[in-house]
Amino acid sequence: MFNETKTHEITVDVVILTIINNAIQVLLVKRLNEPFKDKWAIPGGYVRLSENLDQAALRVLKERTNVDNIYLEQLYTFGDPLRHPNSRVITCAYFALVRAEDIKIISSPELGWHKVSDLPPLAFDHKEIIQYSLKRTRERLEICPVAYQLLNEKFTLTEMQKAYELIMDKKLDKRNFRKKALATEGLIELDEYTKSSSKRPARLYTFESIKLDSKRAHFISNKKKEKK
Amino acid sequence: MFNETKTHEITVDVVILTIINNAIQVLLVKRLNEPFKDKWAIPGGYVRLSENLDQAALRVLKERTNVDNIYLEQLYTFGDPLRHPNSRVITCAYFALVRAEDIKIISSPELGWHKVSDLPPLAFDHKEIIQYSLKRTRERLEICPVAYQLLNEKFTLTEMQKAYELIMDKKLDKRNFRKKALATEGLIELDEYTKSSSKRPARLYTFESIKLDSKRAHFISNKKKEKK
DNA sequence: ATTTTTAATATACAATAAACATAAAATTTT
DNA sequence: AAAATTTTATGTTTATTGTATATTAAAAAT
Repeated sequence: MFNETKTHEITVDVVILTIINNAIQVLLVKRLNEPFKDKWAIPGGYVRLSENLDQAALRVLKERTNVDNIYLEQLYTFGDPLRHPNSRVITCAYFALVRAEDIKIISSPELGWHKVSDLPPLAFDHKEIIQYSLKRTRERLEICPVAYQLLNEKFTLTEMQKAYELIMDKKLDKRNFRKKALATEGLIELDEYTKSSSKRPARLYTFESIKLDSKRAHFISNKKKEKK
Repeated sequence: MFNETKTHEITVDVVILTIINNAIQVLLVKRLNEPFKDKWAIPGGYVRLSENLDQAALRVLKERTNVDNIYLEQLYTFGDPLRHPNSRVITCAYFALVRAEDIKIISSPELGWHKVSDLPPLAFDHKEIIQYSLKRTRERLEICPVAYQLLNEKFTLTEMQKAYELIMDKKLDKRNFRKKALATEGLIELDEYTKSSSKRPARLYTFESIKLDSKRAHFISNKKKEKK
C-alpha cells in the first residue's frame, strides 16, 4: 500500500547564529552531492520516527556544534512543492542563538561560519530561511533580551550594545542603552572587569536566566547550577 | 524502496476563529471514525503533492467555510511522535480569523461553532493547538489591529472594543480605547449609523486594508474593489 | 607628563499610556 | 407627554516611558 500522503519527506533545518568578529555569522555546510552540489546549506536532517521536531533540531545542532547552552526556537515550516528540485521535501526550520566561546568547530572547506551580510551561494530556499531567522531574532529582541545568548557568558555592556546594534541594524545611543540595559531583569553586575585588553577596564555582567515562551522558544542548558 | 523518512504523514490543521454571541468561537468537526471517534477536532487534511502549505490550509478552510475574506497565518508545526496514536502524523497548524457574517455554515451534529472558553472533548493535541492560536492572536493584536477580521465589515467602536476585550481577556477603558482606535491607520469613519437596534445609534466604521508581515501572515481576499 | 582611547554617568524634553465623569440621543416605561 | 433607562460620545490631568545630548574617569601609549 502506498498513498500520496506518504510521499512527502520531512526534514529539520537549523539556522545557527553567533557573533564573531563583530558580525552576525551563520554556520553553513557545503553540499557534496547534487542537487546544489558545491553550494552552501543550513545544517539539517530527516526527522526520525522516534523523535519530535525539537529533538530532531537539537540532534542536528549537537551533531554540528556539540553545544549545550543555546537558544532554540521553531522558526517556520517551508513547504513549497518546488523548493527541492527532485522530491517533495517539507522542512521545519529552527534557529539557534549560540555563543562563539561554547563552540569548537573544526572549520574546514565543508563547514564554517559566514557573515549573514555576505552570504555565499546557497542551496534550496536557504537564503530566505536565513533572512527570516534574522527578522525573527529582531522581533524577539524587541520583547526580551535574547541577544545575550550570542555573547560570552560574561560580557561588557559595550559588547551587549554592539550585539543589539548588529541585530537591529542601527546605531543606539550609549547612555539610553545602558540605562535600559541596567534595568533589565536578570542582568547581574559582577565585581569583575576586563583586563589585559586595551584602555580603561569595563565592568563585566552576566545573565542569571531567562523566561521564555514555553511553546515557541526553548532554552536548552546543561550548565551546572552554581553552588549556593 | 521504502525508507524511514517516508513514513511520516503530514497534514495541515486550521483553527478557525470568529466572534458569535459576544464570545470567541472555534469551528470544530466531530470525528466519525477511530481514533478519537466522537471527539471534536480542528478541520484538517493531508497536504497534497501539488500544493504548498498555505494552499493546503486555504483548501481546508474553503472546504469547510467557503470564505474568501480571511486572515490566515501559519501557527506552529506539531510533531510529537505520540500525538497520533496509530501513525506518525506531523501537522502544520494554521489559524484563521473570519467574519461570522461571511460564513454560511450548515450547523449540524458533526460541524459547528464552540466557545473557546467552553470546549468539548477534543481529539489529539487539538486543545493545545487552539490555546496556542489564542495566544498568537493576542500577540498579533498587540502589534496590529487584526481584531477587525473577526468583526463585520462595518462595525461600531463598541463592537471593536468588545473584540479586543475578548481577545486580550481584560476590560479596557472606553475613552482611552476610542482615542487609540481613532488614531489607527486604515480605520475609516463612515457616515452611517446603526439603526433598528436599541438606544442611541452608533457610528459605523470600516477598515480599508491592512499591512501584514508577508512571511508569517497572509491576508487573503477576493473582495472586489469598490468602484472609485 | 601628555595624548589617546574606551568606560561611565544625569538631566531636560517629548511622546505615550493611564486614570477618570458627564452630557447627548434614542428607546422604554409610566 | 414626561420621566427613566440605556447606549454613544467626548477631554484633561497625571504618570510613565522614550529620546536627545556632553563631560569626566581610568587606563594605555607615546
